[in-house]
Amino acid sequence: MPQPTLAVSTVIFALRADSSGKKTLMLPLVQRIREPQLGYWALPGGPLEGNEDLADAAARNLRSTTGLEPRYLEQLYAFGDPHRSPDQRVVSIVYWALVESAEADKAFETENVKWFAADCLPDLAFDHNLIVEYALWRLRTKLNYSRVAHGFLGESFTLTQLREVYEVVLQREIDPANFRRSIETSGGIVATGTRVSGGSHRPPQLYTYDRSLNLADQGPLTRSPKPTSEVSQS
Amino acid sequence: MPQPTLAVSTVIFALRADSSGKKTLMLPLVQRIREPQLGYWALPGGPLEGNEDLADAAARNLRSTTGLEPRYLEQLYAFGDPHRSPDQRVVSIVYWALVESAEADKAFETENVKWFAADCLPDLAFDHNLIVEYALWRLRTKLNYSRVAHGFLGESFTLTQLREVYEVVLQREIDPANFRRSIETSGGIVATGTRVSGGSHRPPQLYTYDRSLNLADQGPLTRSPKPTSEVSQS
DNA sequence: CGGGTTACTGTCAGGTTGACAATAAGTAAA
DNA sequence: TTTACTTATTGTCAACCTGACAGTAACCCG
Repeated sequence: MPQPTLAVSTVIFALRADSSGKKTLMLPLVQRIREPQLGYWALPGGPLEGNEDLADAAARNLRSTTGLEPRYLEQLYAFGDPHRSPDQRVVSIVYWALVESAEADKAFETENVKWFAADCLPDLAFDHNLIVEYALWRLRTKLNYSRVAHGFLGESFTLTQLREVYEVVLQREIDPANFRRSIETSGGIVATGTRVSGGSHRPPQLYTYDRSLNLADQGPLTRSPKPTSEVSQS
Repeated sequence: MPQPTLAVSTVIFALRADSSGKKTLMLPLVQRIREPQLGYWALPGGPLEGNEDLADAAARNLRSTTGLEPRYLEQLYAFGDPHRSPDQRVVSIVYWALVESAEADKAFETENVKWFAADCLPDLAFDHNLIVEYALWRLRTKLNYSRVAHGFLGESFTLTQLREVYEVVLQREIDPANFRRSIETSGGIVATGTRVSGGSHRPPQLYTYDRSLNLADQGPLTRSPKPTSEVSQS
């Protein structure tokens, strides 16, 4: 019995405007150009290269499919059901990533790479529907006890922008007053002092993350962020 | 560049009496009998066999090292740092398991398999100290929002026994009255109606788990338990 | 039948959360 | 210049949750 093939795939989330212009949680998929499952949409992924760390492999194929840098990257799960791929035994180590909304609009979109609304996917290749479902669950769960939401935003942001992330991802409205209070008391956020002018209303304050804290609590696996971006890894 | 080797290892937790007779969180380790890292203690593990699921591989080497059935089994993490094993690239998919305390005392202990107190380990092979540290963190975290504690217990148990699990794992005392209240309100536990007599004091009630609920919330990955035991898997 | 020990119930203060009212600070229109 | 409108931000209040701890119940043993 040969060793199973090892692959690394990534569920990449971003908030983008969908066809109707509404901000939506979306993810890029690639169309398979060979058997098995030719023609089906699938998560971007590929084999582990050379001497590369698992998280680096995930970041690499994130960059190559979207042209973007991940602002957050975390291992999701290793999928190894013997029958998940028809011919060959494949074990996939899957990561999930968040990319900045503002950047995400600049992402590639080609014949074979398209963005889909996360809660409205077609039938995907292999067990990829299950994988996305799990990634979605993890994202939504983690939003409530960590600071991952910032993975969707740039360096500085207003509390309304931050709240919008929560509202779009969790698909429910959140009271602005209570949201402000809970974010302020849970800490990790710092007012910059500058305000955004231009809107025809009271100008909001800009906030930044407290960089001394990590983006999300991953227990003892947490390392200091990589120089290129705020990527947490194994 | 060859494909990395794929291995499955398991962190196995049980509550057992340590040398001084106190109930302690312990785990079995195996001594390496070949290079690399000959002589070092390591997590039980091995290659993926045949057409076996990842969780089955974990359960299998749990049985073969301890002779026990896991009452809880969950994937922990895939460790793939290129330099975690000196000569060869090895990616380890690590599971963590809980075995029943009463049973755990019957577990094998041989020249090459010994139980160690979880918070007092020697220098282990490879990155296994880090792995155990992470598993410990996960166990302690999960105790607070799920029902994993039952993985240490048999079919029925008293609230004092359940509380003892929390106290030993979290290493702090818990108020019996408040513990009872929080367990009762969070649900998932059912009084059997029978009581334990024999102690020279008021006899406590026996409780069972509500089998209609799953042992721990693993999101959309949760499947119905396997016939052999209450094992949750991918 | 009274003392000791554990099981179990009750109470209370402090903190947290959701609903929502009230005020502040801008732009744009009158 | 003033008023209307819109969003930002602060304040209040009741319901709920939690930890600390007092009090009662039920058994064994002498």
